[in-house]
Order: sequence, then structure tokens, then C-alpha cells
Amino acid sequence: MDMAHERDASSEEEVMGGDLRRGPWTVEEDLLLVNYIAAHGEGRWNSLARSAGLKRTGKSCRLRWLNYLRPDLRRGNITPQEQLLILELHSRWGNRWSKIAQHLPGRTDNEIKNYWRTRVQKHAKQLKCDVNSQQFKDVMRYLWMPRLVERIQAAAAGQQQQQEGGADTPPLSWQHGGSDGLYESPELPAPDASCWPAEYCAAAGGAQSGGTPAPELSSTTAGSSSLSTDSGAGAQPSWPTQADGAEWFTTACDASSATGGVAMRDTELELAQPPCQGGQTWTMSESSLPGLTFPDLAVADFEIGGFDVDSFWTSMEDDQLWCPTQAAV
DNA sequence: AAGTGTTTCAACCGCCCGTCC
DNA sequence: CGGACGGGCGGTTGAAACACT
Repeated sequence: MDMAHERDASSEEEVMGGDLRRGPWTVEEDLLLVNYIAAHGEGRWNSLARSAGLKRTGKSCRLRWLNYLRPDLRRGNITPQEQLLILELHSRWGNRWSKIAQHLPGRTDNEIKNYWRTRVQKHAKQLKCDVNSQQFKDVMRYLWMPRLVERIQAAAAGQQQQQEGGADTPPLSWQHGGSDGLYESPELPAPDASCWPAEYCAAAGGAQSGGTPAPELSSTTAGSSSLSTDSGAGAQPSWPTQADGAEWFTTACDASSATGGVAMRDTELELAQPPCQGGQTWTMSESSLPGLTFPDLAVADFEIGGFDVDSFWTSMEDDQLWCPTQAAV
């Protein structure tokens, strides 16, 4: 409503004395925000902005913190496991980005939303169908997701082989998760060089433990890419092992098995019907792919309008949509 | 090397909801 | 009970980065 907007705008302006900054954040602003939160924690964002000496709206501060400065953020490519989960959860909940993000530790709703809009919708466009159409949902469920699982399995097998061979391979971005629950919710680490750039943790009084070298900071877009070390140099939340990927995913989709942590426990989910189409059941049982059985379908088995499957796969490959993200090198 | 088109993503907008007084 | 306020969410925008010619 306009009224609501006017109210919002006026209250914000009152709070900030009508002298609001907009646009890209500067390093100085980031520091103010990070320091303030490190010292006082999060609170009411409007008063936080004022107390921290930021000429920003509370909303702006909140957004900057949640989407960019939070130390437990994962950055870099969306892994196949994460893609799989996003596809699955989106099929259940639609554009409930924040809800989906709750199940992807370290990922923000904004990031997932962007991923969906730029990658998934791109492929729907290539298929000349709407991303919300049954046609595209079928493509995702019966072609895309099974292929993702295969890729995950293949990557896991390859990694296992290399480990058995004693090869000194860079670790995949998946790390071993906790023993209880699906995965542990990411701990909020103290600010140090492994999660914040040197400038930040120095100013915040954190220890620089010789972790990941801090990336260069650029001041203008305040870090749009500046804080990013592309592969998620931030504190990594605990994740299931690569080898457990499919099994973990299966478990993750089984709301009843979830306990504690950032587990998939959700009454809505429990009430939700399994998103299976055309009488095909996407069973969550054993098979050659541990934990997952996808129906052995050919394109003709379900109604996908006329599109070129080969070109679909080609576009996927070109997009490197399948490649598991390697950890920082 | 320069120009142009495309993609990505941080930031903002508009609306809504819950809480407080 | 109703208005004010704070905060959360989904959608949109625009600039930077990147790719291509």
C-alpha cells in the first residue's frame, strides 16, 4: 500500500534525520556495521544504524549484514547438491526463498533467488516454456534432478578412488557434517581472517590466524566481489560428505527424520504431498544410487512439449551447471 | 583494442505481518 | 481495539563484470 510505503519512508527518514545514504556500501560503512554488531550484536536495525553512526536505513543495514557481511556466509558456486536441494524445495514451496535458504546453510535468500532467476529460468527460456509450467517441472524432476544425482555420485566415486589411491586432491566443498541431524547449523565464528578480510577482522579486533589470505578490498561497490573469494573462503558450515550427498538429500527431504539444528522440520512440509507427477513415484529408497530411485523414464513417458532434449543437455553442460565446486585453491 | 551484448548479483522497492503501546 | 513501528519477504533494478564480435 502507498500508505504503508509513506509510513515506512517517513519513519526511516525521521530515524536517520533525513540524511540517508543509498547505493553501494563503502568499506568504512561495512566496518562500522561489522564492528558494531561484533560489539553489541544484532538488535533493532533502525536504532542499530543510528548508534553505529551509519547514515543508512535499518533495512539497508539488515540487508547488508544478512546478504554480505555475515561471517557464516558461503560464497561461490552453487554445488550440485545445493542445486538439487533448491530444485526440490522450490518444487514444494515455490518462490519462498527465505524458507528455501533456511535449508542451505550459509546461502542467502537473495543468492538463491538470483540463482533461480539467472540459471533455472534461463533453461526454461531455452526450452521455450514457463518456469512454473508443468512441462518444465517435469523436465526438472525427471531429467535435471536425476542427472544431478548421477553427477554427485560420480564425483563422489571419483573422489573416493583418488583418496584410495592416496592422491593429494583438493577437497570438494562439502565437508563432513555433524553426527546428529542432517547437518549442523553453522556456528557463528569469531571474526578472523578465515571469514572476514584482514581489514575487517583487524578493525574488529579479531585474530588473524593465518587462514585464507584476505582478498583485495575495493571500495566502490564495497565489495560486490571484493569480499568474495569465489569458493567460499568464509567459515564453512558443516556439510555432509560428498559421498553422502544423495543419502543426505534423501534424508533432508524426509521431514520426519529430521531432528534439531537446521533440519528439515516443517509442519508445512509434513503436510505436503510428495511432488510426484503422473503417477510416478520418486521413491526415496535404495537403488544403485544410494538412497534415491528415480523412475526410469524416457522423455516420451511424460508430457513435455516439443523441445530438443539434446540441446537442453548441451546448454546444461555449457553452463557447467554440473561441476562440483572445488574448494579454495 | 574497442564496441556491444549478456550475465550476475548487490541493493532497493513495495508490501505485508507481527508486536507494542 | 487500532494505530505506529520494526522487520521480513518476494520482486525488481541497475551497475559491474564478463563474453563475444
